[in-house]
Amino acid sequence: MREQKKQATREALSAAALRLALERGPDNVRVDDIAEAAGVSPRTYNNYFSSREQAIVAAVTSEREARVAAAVADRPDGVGLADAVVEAIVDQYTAPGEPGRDALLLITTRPALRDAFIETTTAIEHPLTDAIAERLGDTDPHTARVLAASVAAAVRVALQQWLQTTAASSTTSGLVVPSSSLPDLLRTTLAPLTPALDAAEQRALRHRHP
Amino acid sequence: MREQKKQATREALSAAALRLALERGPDNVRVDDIAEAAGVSPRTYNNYFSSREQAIVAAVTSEREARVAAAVADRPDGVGLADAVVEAIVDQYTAPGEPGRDALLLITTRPALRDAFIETTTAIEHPLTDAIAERLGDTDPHTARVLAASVAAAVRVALQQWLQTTAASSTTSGLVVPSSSLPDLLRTTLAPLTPALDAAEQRALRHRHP
DNA sequence: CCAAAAAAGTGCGTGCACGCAAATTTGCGC
DNA sequence: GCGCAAATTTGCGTGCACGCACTTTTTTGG
Repeated sequence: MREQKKQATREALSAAALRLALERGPDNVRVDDIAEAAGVSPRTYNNYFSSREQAIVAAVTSEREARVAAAVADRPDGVGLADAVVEAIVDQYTAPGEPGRDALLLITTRPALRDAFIETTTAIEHPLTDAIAERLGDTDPHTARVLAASVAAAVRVALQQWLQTTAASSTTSGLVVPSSSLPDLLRTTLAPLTPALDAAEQRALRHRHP
Repeated sequence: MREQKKQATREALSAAALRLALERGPDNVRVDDIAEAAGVSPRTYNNYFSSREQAIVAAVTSEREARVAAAVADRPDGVGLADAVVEAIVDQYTAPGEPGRDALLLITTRPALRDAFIETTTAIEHPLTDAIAERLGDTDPHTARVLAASVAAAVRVALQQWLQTTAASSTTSGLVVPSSSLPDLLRTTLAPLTPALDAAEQRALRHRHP
């Protein structure tokens, strides 16, 4: 039960943070306000989030890590590792409910929120490591970790590119490259990693059938 | 001259930070002390570093980013991209002067410093992106960026592993895996990325000689 | 059902990061 | 040299993150 309650207050906090940020603008939200809106002490808020930005962004990105890992695990063994990973990620970043258009606008606008949003990509690393390790079997444990970290880095690059171009195109009169869709961008940035994923997979197969 | 002076005070600050941290222990060093020791206002210190940990670690890792990029650029075109990158990195993380044994001990001991040290890997991303882009020619600009980010991530994994095992083996009576040497660890974590680097290089070559 | 232990929440104090605007230094053309 | 514009430094004020010790709640074992 303790886990349930913890997740509940966590959600309450991030929900309150996002709501207040949208209502008043992120600069007019004090930590005390968030805590009060969530019905906990300010100090408790700090036990869950170490920055306002983190709390706000969490309302949008919550659980994505787990969903990505699960999505990778769910792909049938028939499809290659590279495809499994790429499609799982594209799916999760195209998922419905992703938006709250106004929330995304807020995030893309404020640099601090942009940064916090981008940093959430590192959260997929651990779950993704497990998912990849599962598929590769128990070969060298470093491999899965490096691959997962690389995938997360590629996703981060895609988000940076996406946020940068969209931010630019919304402010300037715009001879910027038309901001491609996020799914396309993700496929593009993940593409250079497929040789590495394929190679690791082949290694694992050879290891299993010597 | 402007740049010179800025680098000078930057170095003075990080040097003072490291010296004081070694003398008194990192927890007994106030920001005001560092600023005073460097002969600037506390506020100025904050213009250069956004945390004490950053300042301390910078005394050890300074300029490494540039050195890695230069080292990659310097490898003759004969050697493959993957080898160039791996060897350049191994060199820079084995460079003499790296240590200050006591400084490294301090860093490995305190978690906050460990984290700051690990985060310095992201700094090599931009220079390395340029170096790799140089070698790949002006194909898709995202590729170099993703590869550089992946390499940085792999280096980060190596450092994490290295710091973890060394920390463990120095505190416990130790049935931990004997902490491998950092160069070995780096080669191991970078290995899974060589297929990606090779593939990008081949693509670039084919693109140049259609 | 009840202690006792474990875990989560809380209050307080300390240092700090950072925005802002005034003061100081630096670079440069004349 | 001279003064002006840009960049840098500085002081100040505000909010905040986080360690610590303590209280309240939940879990556990007898």
